[in-house]
Amino acid sequence: MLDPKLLRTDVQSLAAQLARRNFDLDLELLNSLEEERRQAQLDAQALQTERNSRSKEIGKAKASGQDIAPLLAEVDDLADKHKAAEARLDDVLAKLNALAMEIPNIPQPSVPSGKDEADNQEVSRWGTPPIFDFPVKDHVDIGNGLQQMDFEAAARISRARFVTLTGSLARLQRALIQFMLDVHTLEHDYTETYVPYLVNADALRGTGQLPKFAEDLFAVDDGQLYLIPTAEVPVTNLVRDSIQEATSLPIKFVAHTPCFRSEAGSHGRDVRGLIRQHQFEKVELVQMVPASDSEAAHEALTGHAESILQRLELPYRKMLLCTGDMGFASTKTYDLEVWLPSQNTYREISSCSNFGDFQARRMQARWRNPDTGKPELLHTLNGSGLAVGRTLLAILENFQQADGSVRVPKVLVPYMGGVETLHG
RNA sequence: GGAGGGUUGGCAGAGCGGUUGAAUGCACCGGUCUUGAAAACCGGCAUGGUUUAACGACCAUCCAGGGUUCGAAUCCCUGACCCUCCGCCA
Repeated sequence: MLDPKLLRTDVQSLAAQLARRNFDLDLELLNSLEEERRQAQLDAQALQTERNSRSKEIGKAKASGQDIAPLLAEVDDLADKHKAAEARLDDVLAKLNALAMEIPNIPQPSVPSGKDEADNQEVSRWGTPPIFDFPVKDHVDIGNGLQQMDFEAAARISRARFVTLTGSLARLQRALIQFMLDVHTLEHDYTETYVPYLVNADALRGTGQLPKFAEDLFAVDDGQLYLIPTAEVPVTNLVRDSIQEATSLPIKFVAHTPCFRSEAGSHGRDVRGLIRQHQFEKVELVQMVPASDSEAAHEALTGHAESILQRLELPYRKMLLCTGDMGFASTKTYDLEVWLPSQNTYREISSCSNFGDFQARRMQARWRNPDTGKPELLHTLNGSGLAVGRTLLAILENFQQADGSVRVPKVLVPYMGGVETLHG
């Protein structure tokens, strides 16, 4: 959520910046609520002051043995008035808060204005899409050929948008997870974490999934808990309600978790294959840094994700998302898109975002600035490093061979017990 | 599932319903002393908000939400979380 001060003072420029991401800030509503809030707060405070001083007088009078009955008569209706004023204030604050929670983050100046993904800017490309001298199969056909990937079996066990992997494909997925965690912990200095896969609503509000995006989540236990849609939620919330020492920054966490998404609203999209599943594995990078470091950290974190693609020899391009395609809580997002031969195009495999202080404000995640001695909000960032299901898919398609077998990327061979090729 | 105990500032830990935003200790910051350090001594040290040009003034916060009261950290109710014992269990 945004700094409430912005909502009070600089609404015009705020509205202009939010208009860039096609968000229509209701200035009229905001201003009238704000005026109402100010008045209600002043009233409530004045009554509070009076009550406090009157009560103190009564206390003193009683202590010195005076008759307090007349004093009590004077304050007879004060409590009722105060309660009414408080109720009015609470009501306005609740409305303002509800409004504030639905306002997205402000895009950084370097983010291009745009409507949807068509307006995203390509920043760079790495690798060359492979050329095949045989008919290219998609990963579903390759998996079927290997007899190690079964969507029908998964649907019988669960429902559509689930998969089962067996044998060397299941192992390849595990190898990818190990490999990614090893690179990020050993070379990029992230701390490995293990976190809950079921989280409460506060945690989801902290990272911005709630209140706006409840329909994308799977709820459990009468809505008391939710399956995580990404490790971002539990990992970022590790610093909730805390004040970090400057010496412990930057905080860099990496976690492998399954992710669960209801995919409400994407019926009919990517129905075939691994691209869009209700359950998938992901290795997630999360950083918490001082405000002054977050832009550099964003570039570095994106580089860490890119490094995985490069080591796996997967061609990709790096996209700077336009204002219209960015997530709710983000100030700036790079998407990494991997080459998929079967679709003859690039598809998202990682999304790396800088959230500024937006999530930290909701979580009350702070650090103590030694220069001022005061707590300041952290900046939070995260990125997939990488989405494992989609990485598996990309390997199958980019490394497929004419006989239906699949070559294992060199860096993964040690993680596959020396196996260099997957056969049926 | 059953029975008990608990939740107070960065930490530990006091707190008869009335000037307690909260004793005390530790930690931390500044100073005195010292060649330097330690010790000792002195002082400072929560967060958020309203208002103000500023100094300041005021308000809120002792797990959360209700209630009683002129007045609640303190009394009552509900909930969350933590701990102990019993039962069950990977």
